[in-house]
Amino acid sequence: MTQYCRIATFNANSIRARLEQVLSWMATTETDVLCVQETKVQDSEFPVDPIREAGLSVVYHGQKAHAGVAILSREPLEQVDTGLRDGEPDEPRLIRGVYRGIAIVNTYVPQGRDADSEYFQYKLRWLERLRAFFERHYTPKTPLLWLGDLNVAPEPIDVYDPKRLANHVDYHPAARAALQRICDWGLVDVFRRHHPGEAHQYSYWDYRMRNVLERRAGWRVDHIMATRPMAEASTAAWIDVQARMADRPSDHTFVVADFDLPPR
DNA sequence: ATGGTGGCACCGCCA
Repeated sequence: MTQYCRIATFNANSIRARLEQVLSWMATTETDVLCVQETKVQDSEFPVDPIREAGLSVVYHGQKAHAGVAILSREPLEQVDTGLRDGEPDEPRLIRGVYRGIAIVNTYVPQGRDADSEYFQYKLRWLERLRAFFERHYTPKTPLLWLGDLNVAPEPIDVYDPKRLANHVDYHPAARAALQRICDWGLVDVFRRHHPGEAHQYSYWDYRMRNVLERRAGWRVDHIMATRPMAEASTAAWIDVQARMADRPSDHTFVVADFDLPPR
C-alpha cells in the first residue's frame, strides 16, 4: 500500500480576509496540508474555531498586521516548532512540523523592498540562516518539503519581464544565488520538475497593476521544494490560477503537489 | 508613466 498526499502553499495576504476562500478551497481540493503565509494576525486573534469546525487541524505563529505563518492539515502535525532558532532576533516567518513522516517547513521569506536597502541585505542573510537551519536540523535524505512564499523567482521564465526586473529584489542575481545555495544542499523545485521549460506559470500578480492576469504580468515566487526522496515520490504539481479569480482574491494563488509515498 | 491596490495598523507601514 502506498500513501497518497496532497500538499499546497498559499500566501493569503491576511488569513482572516481569506478565511472563507481557504476553507472552501480545502473542502473541494482534498488537500492534506496547506502552508499559509502572511496571516497578518497575532496568535490570540487567530481564527482557530472556524478552521477546527471545518474538521482541520491548525498551527500558527504570527503577530499584528505583518508576516505570520500557519499550517492547516487533515491530521494533526507532530513535532511543531517555530522560528530559525539560531540566537538572532526572529520574526514570525517560519513554522514547521511532521505530517505522516514528512517534515514540512513553511516559510515567508523577507521580501527585501529595494536592492540598495538594508532590507535586501536582511533577506539575503535570512536565506543564508535558513540554509544553516536545514543543515542543523535535517539531512538531504530526510523526507522533507520546504514550502512557502520564498520571494524569489528562480529563473528568467519565472518572471514576466526578466530584462526590466533584473534589479528587483525578487529576481535579483544575489537573491537567486541565495536560493540556489539552499537548493544545492539537496532540494528540488517540484513544480519545475513536472513542467520543465514551461513559461507563464505564475503564482503572484501585483495588485497595483491593471489586467495582470490578461497581460500575464506575474511572478513564480511561491514554491514547493523537496529533498530527493520526496521529489521522486511526487506525481504532479500545478498552480491553481482559477483561485486567483475569486471575489476578493489574494495577490498570490495556491501552488499544489501530489505525492505517492512508499509505506512507512 | 516613477503611478497603482489591498490589508491592517492607528492617522503610516508594508507588500
